[in-house]
Amino acid sequence: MTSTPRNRPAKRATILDVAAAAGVSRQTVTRAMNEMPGIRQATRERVQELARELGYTPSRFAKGLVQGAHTSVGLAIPGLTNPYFPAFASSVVEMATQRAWNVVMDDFGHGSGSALDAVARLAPQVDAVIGYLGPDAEEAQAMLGRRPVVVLDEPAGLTAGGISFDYPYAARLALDRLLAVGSGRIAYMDSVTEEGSLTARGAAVAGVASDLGIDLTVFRSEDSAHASREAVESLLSRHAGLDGLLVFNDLMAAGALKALAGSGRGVPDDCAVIGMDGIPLGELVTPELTTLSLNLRDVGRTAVDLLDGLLSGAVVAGSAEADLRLRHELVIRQSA
Amino acid sequence: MTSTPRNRPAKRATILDVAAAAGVSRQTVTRAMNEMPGIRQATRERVQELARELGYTPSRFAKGLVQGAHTSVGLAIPGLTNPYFPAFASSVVEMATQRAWNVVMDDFGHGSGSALDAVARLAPQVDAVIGYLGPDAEEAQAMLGRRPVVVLDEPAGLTAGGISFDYPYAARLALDRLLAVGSGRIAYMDSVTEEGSLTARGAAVAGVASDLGIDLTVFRSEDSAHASREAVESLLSRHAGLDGLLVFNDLMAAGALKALAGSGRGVPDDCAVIGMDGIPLGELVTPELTTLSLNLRDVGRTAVDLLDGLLSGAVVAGSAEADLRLRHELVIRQSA
DNA sequence: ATGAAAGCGCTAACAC
DNA sequence: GTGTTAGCGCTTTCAT
Repeated sequence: MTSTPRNRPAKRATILDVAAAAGVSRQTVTRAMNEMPGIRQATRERVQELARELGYTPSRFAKGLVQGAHTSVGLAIPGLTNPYFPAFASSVVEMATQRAWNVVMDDFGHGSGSALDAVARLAPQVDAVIGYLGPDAEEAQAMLGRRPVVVLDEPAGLTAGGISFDYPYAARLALDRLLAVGSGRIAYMDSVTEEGSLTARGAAVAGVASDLGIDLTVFRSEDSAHASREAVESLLSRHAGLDGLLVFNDLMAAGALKALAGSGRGVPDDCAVIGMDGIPLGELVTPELTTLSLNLRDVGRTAVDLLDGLLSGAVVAGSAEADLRLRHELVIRQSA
Repeated sequence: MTSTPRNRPAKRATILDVAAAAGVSRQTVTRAMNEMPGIRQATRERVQELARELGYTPSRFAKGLVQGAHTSVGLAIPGLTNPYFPAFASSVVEMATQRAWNVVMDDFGHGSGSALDAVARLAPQVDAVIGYLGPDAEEAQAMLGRRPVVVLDEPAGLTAGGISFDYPYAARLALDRLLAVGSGRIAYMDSVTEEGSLTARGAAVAGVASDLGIDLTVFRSEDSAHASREAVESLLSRHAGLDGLLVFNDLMAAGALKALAGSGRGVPDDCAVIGMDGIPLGELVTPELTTLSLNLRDVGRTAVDLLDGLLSGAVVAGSAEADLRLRHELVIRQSA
């Protein structure tokens, strides 16, 4: 067995190995690898060739240590299952890429626990975190110390920055629409929370409904199309006269559409339906979903811009400028 | 202005700053920060408190340099827009998290160029890459040197590992089904490629159709529901008698469903439709989509397991064990 | 065009 | 229980 000495390198080759092999100093290797001036073309090529043969890859740690490295941001989201989150993630990745940041993703949707676990995993790897952290946001900020956390769907509070949504405004838009298309017996389906209380969206909808003199039926479902479908089926058996439905998000609204169709009700004629989020899925279901739409690219851009400001010092953590609020837009399609 | 001296720290605090502030050695700081033994509780707390005040965060580079660091894998995917990719990404992230790996995501869907650009951005940051790299796979491997690349939907070739799909098998399943439900005039909608040739899926479908004596109509569309819808509308005007349609993926199939409904055709009665991928979207559209389904959690797990083997040396790069092939399963719902 | 020295911030190993 | 000494692998001076 006299084959190549290092088919499966036990230890990674270092710059010194390459330097030794080439019979030059390590600086020369650096110059060759990084396309720096002050080196003869022939030397450069010889070194590069040797580096390839040895399977040499500069250590990102050593490099980062000495150079101060590119910023890397952690993205913490509660699962990629609801299309909303990938859409958001996509825009964050896009914006981050433009700045030559890299994004480390952690999805705490599956068994992997809470938002806090995700942040704990991310903490040693990143310079900042953007995420849907819910009530864990402040503890996440504590975990990151001075490194900024930008929370979504939550006011900044003790975190460096926050982007929240104007739910009362959105609720008003939706409820007005439902009224306008003639709905009289309106229900709102909220997502379940750990504490059993209403979500921020739910609270806003309930508040506006009361202002409008609407006798709102509120019920809950897990955040999935399947669960939502069952919840609506069950609701329908109790409230047969339901003729207007506002739903926590579009994915759940899609499930609701299924339930309504299954019960023989026409949408929007027998019951109007409005979702929330504005994800592309809404255009693929039948009937197409009227929804409170968020421009997810804007949300992603806003988050990254805010983080950029925080990182550069242009925006002060916890200041009013760091606590943004975005609005939904009512996109009218077929379901209401 | 005699406020706190370091509201916006110009330079990050280092371990030495904390040590100096606490009047201890840096080793003691290390012990305090990392919950190591051999330190008095009081000292530990005092140091931690000081660290927090100074906003000290251990440099991940220095730490990585000295400790050999956790592996981090790059995930390169062509956009998060098609729900297929987030579903895949989600399972990769989940599996990676179980191994305490972290995943750096790069989405080259938007303006950010080709798969190769993504790999170039990832290269200095990661120990390996998993991705839908298409024809760029081998060049990506060259870019990474000895670090393994696992390509998806592509045989391994010159990359360390590959996971491909048995399209002839899948095509057979679908075409048999279409024949079984009585389709006689069958079309296949492929995705467009840069070279204008058929995709691997398209080639397999065409091959099997020819074996089966089917006179297959092949047409193309961009990979989006919208484009697909238009492509089908246009096809319908040319081939009014179409009664069976197999589609490149589920997202495009959803668009096809819209076109069919818009033309007044019933699915599956007037025209049966079969998609490919098995994403959850298929259950949300009307009628629910019959599809060639891939268990995406399996695909993700397989990719991560393979990478694990490659990284540990248990699997040899380029060997037969590193070139896996998975099969689709026909999930019969309503559309065919 | 190339090399030598210094040091980035941290932890492992061994003192004391 | 705490401090000291060595590096980890690289790039930045500053020589030569």
